[in-house]
Amino acid sequence: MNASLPQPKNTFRNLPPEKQERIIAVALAEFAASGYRSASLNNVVKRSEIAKGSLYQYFANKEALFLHIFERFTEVVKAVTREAVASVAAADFFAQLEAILFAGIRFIDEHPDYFQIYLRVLFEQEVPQREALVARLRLFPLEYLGPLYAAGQRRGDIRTDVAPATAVFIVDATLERFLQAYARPYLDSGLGLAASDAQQLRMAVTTVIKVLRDGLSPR
Amino acid sequence: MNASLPQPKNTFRNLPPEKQERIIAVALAEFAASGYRSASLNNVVKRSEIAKGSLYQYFANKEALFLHIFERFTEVVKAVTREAVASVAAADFFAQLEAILFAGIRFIDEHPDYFQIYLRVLFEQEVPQREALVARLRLFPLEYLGPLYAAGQRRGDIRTDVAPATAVFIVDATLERFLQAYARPYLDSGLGLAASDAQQLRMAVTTVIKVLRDGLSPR
DNA sequence: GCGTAATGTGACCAGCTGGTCATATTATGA
DNA sequence: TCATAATATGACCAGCTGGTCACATTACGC
Repeated sequence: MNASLPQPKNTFRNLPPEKQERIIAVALAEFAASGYRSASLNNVVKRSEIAKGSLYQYFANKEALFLHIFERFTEVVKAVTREAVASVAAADFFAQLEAILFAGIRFIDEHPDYFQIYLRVLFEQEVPQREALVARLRLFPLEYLGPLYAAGQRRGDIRTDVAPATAVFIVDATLERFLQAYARPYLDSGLGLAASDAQQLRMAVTTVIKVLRDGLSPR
Repeated sequence: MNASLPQPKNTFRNLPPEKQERIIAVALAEFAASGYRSASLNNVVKRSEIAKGSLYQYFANKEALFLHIFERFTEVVKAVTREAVASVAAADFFAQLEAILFAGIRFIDEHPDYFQIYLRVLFEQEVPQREALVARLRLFPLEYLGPLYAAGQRRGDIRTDVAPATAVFIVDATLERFLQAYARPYLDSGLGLAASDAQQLRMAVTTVIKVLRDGLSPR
C-alpha cells in the first residue's frame, strides 16, 4: 500500500548541508517550472554547479530526485497543518476553517515552488506514483477536516441535518479552490483576489468563511 | 484583448473531412496523454499516417495545432453549456445547478480527452496563451452561473443575506471539484464517486445539490 | 608516504524533439 | 498532351533528453 520512499544515496547525505540545500533548491525550482517530464537534469546540474555524474552519485535517477523533493514537501505540509490546527483547537469550527485558510495562504507565500509542484502533480500523468503522492499529501489536511467537523457538530457549531461527508467535501473544495485562485488569478471567478492587498485578502477570507457559516450553522 | 485564433492553413481545410478528423482525433489524444510541451508531433504523424512535412502544410507549428484543437473544445463547451441551461430555464436555481452538474458528467463521459486537456492546461505553464484559454473556456459556465443566481434570488429560491459573488464562488468551486473528482478518483475526498454505479452517482449529485440548497435557500 | 576506497567529472551514448526543404507525386485547366 | 500549381514526402538538422562510464581527484587508515 505505502509507496516506497526512495532515499537519496549515502553520498548525498554525506555532503555538506549547504551543498545539499543548494542542489535541492535548484531541483525544486526546476520541477516547479517544468513539471516532471519536462524538467531537465542538465539544467539542475548546470545551476547547482555540480557534474552530471555527481547527481547520479546522489540520486539513482530522475524519479528518485523528484520523489525525495516531494517527500520533503509532504513533511512541510504535515508540519504546517498540524501547527495550524493545534493553534486553534479551542476555537469554533468556522474560526478553525479560517485559520486553516490563512495557513494555506501563508504556505503559498512562503513556499510558492512547492505549491506550484502540487498543482502540476495534480494533473500531470507522467509523475511517478502520482495518485499515491496526491493521496498522501491531501490526507493531512483532510484527516483533520473530518474530525474537526464532527467535533463542531458535537459542540453545536454545525447543523446536524446535513450529510457530513458532503458538507466536508464542499468545504474542502471551497478552501482548496480559494488557494488555487490566490495562486492562479485566472481561476479566481469573481473574487478579485489577484488585485487584493493584504487587507482586502483578509476580507475575502472572512467573507468566504462567513458564507460557509451562514450555510452550515444550525438555524 | 482577444487571443488571436490561429486558423489551420487552407491545405488542411481542403482535405477530405474524414482525413481532417483522423488527424484531429490523433492530435487530441496525444495532447490529452502528454500535455502541450511533452506531446510529440512525431507520434501524431505516425498515428495519423501522414508525413511530417504534411502536418506542417496543415498547421504552421505545434502551437497552431494545439490552439486549433482547444478552439474546437471551447466550441463544444459553449454548445453544451447553452443547451444545458436552456433545457432548465423554467426550473428553480438548485434544479438548474443539478442539470449543469449532470451535463458536466455527460461531457466527461463523452469527451474524456477534452476534459483531460482542460485539466492539464489548468496548471501547465508551457501551454501557449494558457491564461487566455482558461479564461475564455471558463467564461461560458461562469457567465451563466451569475445571472442564474441573480434570477434565483429574485424568484425567492435563494436567501438574500449572503454575498452573491462569494456564494457563486463556492457553488462554482463545488461543481468543478465534483467533476474533477468524478474524472480523477484520487481527488475525491470521501464521496466515493469512483466506486459508484450510475445509481449511486445520481445519488451523490442529488446530495451535493441538497446540501447547497439547505445552505443557500431562505430560512 | 602509501595504498585503497570514496567521490567528482564531463565526454559520450542512443533516442528523442520541433521544424525544414529539396524532391516526388498528383490535380488542374487549356 | 502538357505546363503549372498544389500537395505529399521523409531524410535531415541542431539541440535537447536521461543516463553511463572510464578516469581524475580527494580522503582516509596505517
